[in-house]
Amino acid sequence: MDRRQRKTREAIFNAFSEMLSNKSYSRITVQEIIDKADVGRTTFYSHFPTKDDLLREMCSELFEHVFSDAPEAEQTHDFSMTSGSSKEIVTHILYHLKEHGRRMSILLTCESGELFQRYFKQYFNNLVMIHILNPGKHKTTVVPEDFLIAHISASFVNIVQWWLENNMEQSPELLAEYFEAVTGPIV
Amino acid sequence: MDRRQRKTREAIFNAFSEMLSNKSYSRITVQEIIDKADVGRTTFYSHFPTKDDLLREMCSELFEHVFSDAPEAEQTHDFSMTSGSSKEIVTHILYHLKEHGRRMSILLTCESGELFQRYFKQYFNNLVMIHILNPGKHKTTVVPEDFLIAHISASFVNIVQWWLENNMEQSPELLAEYFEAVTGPIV
DNA sequence: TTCTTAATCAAACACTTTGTTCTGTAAATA
DNA sequence: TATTTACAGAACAAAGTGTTTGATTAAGAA
Repeated sequence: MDRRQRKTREAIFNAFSEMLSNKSYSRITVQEIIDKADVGRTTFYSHFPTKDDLLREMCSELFEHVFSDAPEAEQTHDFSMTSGSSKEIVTHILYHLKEHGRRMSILLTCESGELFQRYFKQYFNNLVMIHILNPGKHKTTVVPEDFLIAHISASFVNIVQWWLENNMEQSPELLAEYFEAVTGPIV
Repeated sequence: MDRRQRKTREAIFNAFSEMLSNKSYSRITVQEIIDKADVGRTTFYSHFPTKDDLLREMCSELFEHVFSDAPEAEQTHDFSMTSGSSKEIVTHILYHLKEHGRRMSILLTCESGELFQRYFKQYFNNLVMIHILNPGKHKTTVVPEDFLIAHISASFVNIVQWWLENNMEQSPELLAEYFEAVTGPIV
């Protein structure tokens, strides 16, 4: 990728995420973004066809960092999941979230963050299926499995939102305990 | 309220909610709304200063119907909440939701429905505090109470969304059981 | 270094959307 | 009936969108 492209891309990302903390997504105009990022109008549209694409790509890039080196099931010693190891994974992700705290915070709490939340749940769904839910274990449960997955993902997004609203005062370990406290009895 | 006002208001509500099933909120223009509702431009703006106000007022009106005659704590015989009575309340609300299914479905699943979801949780938070959470009972729990309330509300919204995505095939009673299954062990 | 490619910029463009303001008309209520 | 009050229609400025043009300028390869 061309150095100029990277530079432009980053400038737009920075300008955009900064603006999201002050203004709602829908009220931010392309004009304002290119003014703050100091790039030409043509340049912006050559990078991102629409404003939605800009948000989408910014989310993707962020998630790749957050979920990238989450411990894989193959790498753990025991194949049968214990609550301890799924807690580890949650803690791990929460640490990554804290690293990218500012931008995450902006995206998760900003008005019109529903697109972001959708992507977030989507990414987390895989982890829930692989790591947290023990496949085959819950066949006999009263609730359908797809509902259970959706419930746990939504609970995770919710806990992160609550965390961000409290300025991330609690430690990732404590958060993971909260998460286990409300989802543990189910899985 | 003037008969003409009511008529105009309803016409706009109907046009708007119909359009939300086809188009995303952000892409719907005032021009399209007034064309479909067949009202003048001036009229629209005299009713709703912005498009956001339109959505907000439509939500409020809907919620008042859904949450209106939910059984009050004062009307129940026992003041100490049992899981049975909270289940009753949930079932009751779900029945109301099913009545208004079409419009609820549109609002909860449409893109840019985050405002709606926020209002929904807001309304439900009160019920959680009064009916579902037994005040004083959870002081010793490991999780903070405000987190618990947020978690339960989010779980309820989530269950309703899942329900709508499945075309409301399940009965309200079964849904209430699911809800109890995932939140019951906590409260 | 030099050459070639590709990204950027500035300006202007047609177009859509927004929200306001005007005046005349029709319907509600007292 | 008389008097409010809501509505319609049209025109309006202001702002935003997405595209086109041609000229610069920087990057990467020879």
